[in-house]
Amino acid sequence: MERAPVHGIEVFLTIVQEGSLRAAANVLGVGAPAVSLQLKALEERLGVGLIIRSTRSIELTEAGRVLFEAAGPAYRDMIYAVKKTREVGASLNGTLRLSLSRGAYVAALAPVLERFQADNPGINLELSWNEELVDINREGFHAGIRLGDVLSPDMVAVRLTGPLATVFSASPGYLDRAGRPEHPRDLLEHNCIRYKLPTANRIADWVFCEDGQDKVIDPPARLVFDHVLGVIQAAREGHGIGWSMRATAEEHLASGELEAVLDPYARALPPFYLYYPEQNKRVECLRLLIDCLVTHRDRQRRDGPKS
Amino acid sequence: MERAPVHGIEVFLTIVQEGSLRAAANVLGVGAPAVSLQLKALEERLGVGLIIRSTRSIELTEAGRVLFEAAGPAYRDMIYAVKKTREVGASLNGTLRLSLSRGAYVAALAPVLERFQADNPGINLELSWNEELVDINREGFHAGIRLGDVLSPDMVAVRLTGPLATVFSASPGYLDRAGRPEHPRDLLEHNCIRYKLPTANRIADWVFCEDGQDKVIDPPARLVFDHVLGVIQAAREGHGIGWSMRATAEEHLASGELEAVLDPYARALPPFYLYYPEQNKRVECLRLLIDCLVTHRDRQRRDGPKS
DNA sequence: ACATACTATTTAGTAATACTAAATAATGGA
DNA sequence: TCCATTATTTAGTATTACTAAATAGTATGT
Repeated sequence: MERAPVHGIEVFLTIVQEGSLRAAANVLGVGAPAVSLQLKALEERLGVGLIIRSTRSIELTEAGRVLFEAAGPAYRDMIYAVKKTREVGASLNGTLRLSLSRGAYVAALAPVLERFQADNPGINLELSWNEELVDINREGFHAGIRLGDVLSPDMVAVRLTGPLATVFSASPGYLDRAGRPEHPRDLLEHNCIRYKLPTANRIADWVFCEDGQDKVIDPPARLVFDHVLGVIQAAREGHGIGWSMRATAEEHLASGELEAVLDPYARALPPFYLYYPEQNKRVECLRLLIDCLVTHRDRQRRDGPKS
Repeated sequence: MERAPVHGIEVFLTIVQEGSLRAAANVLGVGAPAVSLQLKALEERLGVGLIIRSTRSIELTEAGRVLFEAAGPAYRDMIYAVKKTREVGASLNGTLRLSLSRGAYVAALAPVLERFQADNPGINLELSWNEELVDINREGFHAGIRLGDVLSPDMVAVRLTGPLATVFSASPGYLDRAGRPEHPRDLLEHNCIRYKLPTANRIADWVFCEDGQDKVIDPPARLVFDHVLGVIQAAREGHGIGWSMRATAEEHLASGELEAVLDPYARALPPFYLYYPEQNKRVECLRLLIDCLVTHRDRQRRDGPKS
């Protein structure tokens, strides 16, 4: 790298400001010879003398004056830039931008939101609620929350929940009409309301669990949504059987609008994870959020797992 | 010096501008690992990630964007400052400011002035014509020309002339009236026109030479000037005997207005020197002037010493 | 999907640089 | 003149920067 052009200018500026090499050495926290040698090296690199020094005083040469007047303000600007950059990482104040799906919000973030906001009055949360898997960095997000099966391997991932229970469900009216499936293969004879991944642009596999093995089934996609709430909605309206996270359907199961079927075969989905690029690991706001989420996750497990 | 805060920023900025570590390495003239390590070290120092890098592309984190936007312009300013500073030393154009006495001008500079100006059309000369010995650097001069006996030891000195012949002289009318001294001690009985050093604020010794020895004499200072031309003027007007450089009085000696006395005792003064602070030794304009002056000095000696 | 071609990183070793302590030199003031 | 202070030189040491070689990761084309 052959010595950056600006190398040593800090020493020069400090000498001028302090008025002597010794004072500059004290300010910089080094011995006097270090300053002397650095200054000499700088003059050597620039090919011109900068400071006329006697043991009792210093004076700038013409070149020294030019450098001091031009580089001084620029150097201060750089110091300021560095300071601001540090603050991005160190600040306990600021805005944390997250990208997360509705399900992720409900299952992972919502339970701790109130406490987090109360504990961290300086941190604003900016939540982008979308189902697509976005490039969180390019879009200006600090982190995202997604299901574990869609994570990039180059992201740091923090598990936020246990595995997520799922449910096959339909309205009682539909089931009365079309019959209640006893085994997943019966689904092939049913109206199945499928979910299409918005980004991958393909219909999500239906996976069930039998004898401890995951098995894929592909019932006819008579009705497809790219949003989970659409699936639930259609199921409630009696259009067929949907497969969703249990938490998402829970309220309708409780009210009797939906009825669960095939429960022994309902496979758990991988947990939600918060993920972020390695380079954001020192953003203090993010660390605080993660602490909060993980604390909640661990308390959940102790008090009794929900999902 | 514990690593200047701005250290490594050049590497960071280059990476961002070039779009990859490898390209930055090429630009900086180092291997790829060097860049990688420097970037990592910078992130470590700032306590925050700056660039998210995969093998095919890079992206800035929020902190990286802050740093790039704030430090980029400041860094360019510093580069510019360094460039301007270099030019002070390297430029063959510009203004050279000299402090010199009238005698120095006549004896040392004037003979080469025309040639120097012709050879160096880019260099402007700014001459401060004063008898006082000024602090050339504090006053913004690059160099000065003075007699050898008043030089500070911390300046680089370049001899420009041989020893300077002096002359005791008076008007023929005065000498007819007061008599022609045969030996310096006769001066004690004469009106002597003395010279007072403007800076030192003391009357200059009269020194003569006898048997190879310098001897000081202190005739009554009936009439004192702080400018050599005053001494000459008064001598021409018949007010007494003056002591001056022979070159300064030459034209009046030739015209018969002045008549030399005590020539065997007239001591030569030390030569004129150009002097400048060590730190200006690389100012290219000054080197050119010195070359020109020294060339002339040596040609003078070969062709026949004048003084 | 697989190989290919690039790019980044790690590691270990080496070259270069920065710094210190101690001695020396220089300077302004009592 | 000496004293107090400051700068510089020198020699040695510690730190840092860099490279080469090996490894790992990723987008592109086939």
